[in-house]
Amino acid sequence: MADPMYRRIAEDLRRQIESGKLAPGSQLLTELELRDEYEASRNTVRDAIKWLITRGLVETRPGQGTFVRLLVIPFVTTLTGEPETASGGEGHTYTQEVTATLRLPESSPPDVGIRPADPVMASELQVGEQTEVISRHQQRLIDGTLWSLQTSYYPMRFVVQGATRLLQATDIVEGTVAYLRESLGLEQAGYRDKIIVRAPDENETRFFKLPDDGRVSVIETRRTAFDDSGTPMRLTVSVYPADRNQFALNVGKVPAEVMDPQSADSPDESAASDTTK
Amino acid sequence: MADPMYRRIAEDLRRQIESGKLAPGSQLLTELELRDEYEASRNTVRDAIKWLITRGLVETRPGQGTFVRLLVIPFVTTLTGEPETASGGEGHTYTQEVTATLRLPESSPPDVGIRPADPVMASELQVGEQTEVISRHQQRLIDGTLWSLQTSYYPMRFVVQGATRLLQATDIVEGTVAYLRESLGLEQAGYRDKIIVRAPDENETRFFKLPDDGRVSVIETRRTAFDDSGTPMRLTVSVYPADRNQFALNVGKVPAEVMDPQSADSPDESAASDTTK
DNA sequence: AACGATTTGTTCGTATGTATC
DNA sequence: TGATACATACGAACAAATCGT
Repeated sequence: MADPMYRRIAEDLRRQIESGKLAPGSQLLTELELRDEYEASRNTVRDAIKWLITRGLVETRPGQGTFVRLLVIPFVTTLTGEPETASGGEGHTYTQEVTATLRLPESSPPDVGIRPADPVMASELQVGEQTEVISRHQQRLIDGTLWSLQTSYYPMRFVVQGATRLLQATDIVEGTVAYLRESLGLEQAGYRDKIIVRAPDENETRFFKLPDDGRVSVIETRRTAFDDSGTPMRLTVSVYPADRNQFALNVGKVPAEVMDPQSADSPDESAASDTTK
Repeated sequence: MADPMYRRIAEDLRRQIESGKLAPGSQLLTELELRDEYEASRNTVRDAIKWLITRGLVETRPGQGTFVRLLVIPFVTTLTGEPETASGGEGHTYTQEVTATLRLPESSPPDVGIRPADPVMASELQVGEQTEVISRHQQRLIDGTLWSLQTSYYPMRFVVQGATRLLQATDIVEGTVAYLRESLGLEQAGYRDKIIVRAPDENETRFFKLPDDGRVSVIETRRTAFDDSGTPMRLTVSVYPADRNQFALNVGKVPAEVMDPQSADSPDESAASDTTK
């Protein structure tokens, strides 16, 4: 009896949801009905619902009601190329991976521009802060919903050296890695990724249609690509909503992944967390 | 005047925090004082504070007050070994990496047991569900605070074949990768990592002392290691609180990382999110 | 197109509980 | 122990969104 009332109501509803008694997509009783059901005040019921919202179990729609959230099938992005393959070649893996999972990918036309380097860009590309760099921005959708935002930055010197298509707002179908090799003889020798989980900013919240309470975080990957001399030649910053994306990477000799539509997501309650057994 | 009052109060406080007018660690006015300050009710002020809490900007301490949160220096885990090195050898990289960044690492003694395989374990280790597997669980601390929980699972056949130390609750100092090579002649040829961001469960919330509102998510990595024949030999599930961990990976030929104590964390507001320029 | 019914969202006031110093 | 500060809970009123008539 230690737990506060709103908590007990929330736990009770959570049990009903996780047991399947309340199916995904189904509507909960209204706040007034729950008030009678639990003999609490409407505000207390609302506190319980807020608790469920923060945990991603339900969502409210003004004027309609409260609903059990549908679960989404996460999309997996593989961060490494084929292990035994020569380095590089991660250009057009996106559509490959997506179509392989029978889903419909789209990319917006690139949004190209020149902008001064912020601290992250300057540090990764090893240029001075405020130095102008080329930026190429794209949005990626799967099955019609927004999946990621991606911006690549290149040093300005590439354009001077002849890679003029970097500044054109058209897709470089063969991939910029191949384009830079053909146009400048620049070989991508490897890359370093940094993976960061953080709260979405306002743009991202709007763009991905995330709940505006900052509950869903985004995953930001920063890929710095290097040429053979170890000079950074590209920085690609990608932002993925954490509720519909997963990542994978292969190191060394790894067998092909077996397709199983499981081990996917939330009702996990397993694995490494058995601290208090 | 479109925004609700609690929102306007929250935004105002957010501005003060982000501009540095309210320094990290400093105390906000009390709810009663803020009520007078903004000429709202205490409940409305509390709604504003809740909004700031879910965004990780402030924290409340019962009996004390509301405080601007301190930012923590994230710890970076590199998921790949040295690129040009032969595969394998990721055994004791943990202490290496931590000490390299001048921080104090600790590992709890392993918590060893036998347990039936859950769906994830069964799928990754390619054993039947409910089959018994060996589990070795460890906690990792840095500078005295909890950084990660880790559990490795091995098929039972390894013990029968002679790797009996897997079942002893003592540290295998040379690393289990080396131990399995020495005792069974088993060579780890590669591994596959899956990276998932999800809400913490109750154990994890307690253990990492996370705010109990599920705002901070955890990063779960599942590493499946394979021998030369492509047979899975180990599954390691690690759970990291997302607010103090980052990940990195190197592919191909990559220069040594330059040490710069920047480009770290939250007040980012940069990069790929320029959707609405 | 307008209206009313329903449902969630916001705001207020108030009282009492619990944690900290 | 008392004072202070946040936490929980109740009741009430009106606003805003949605849907069917």
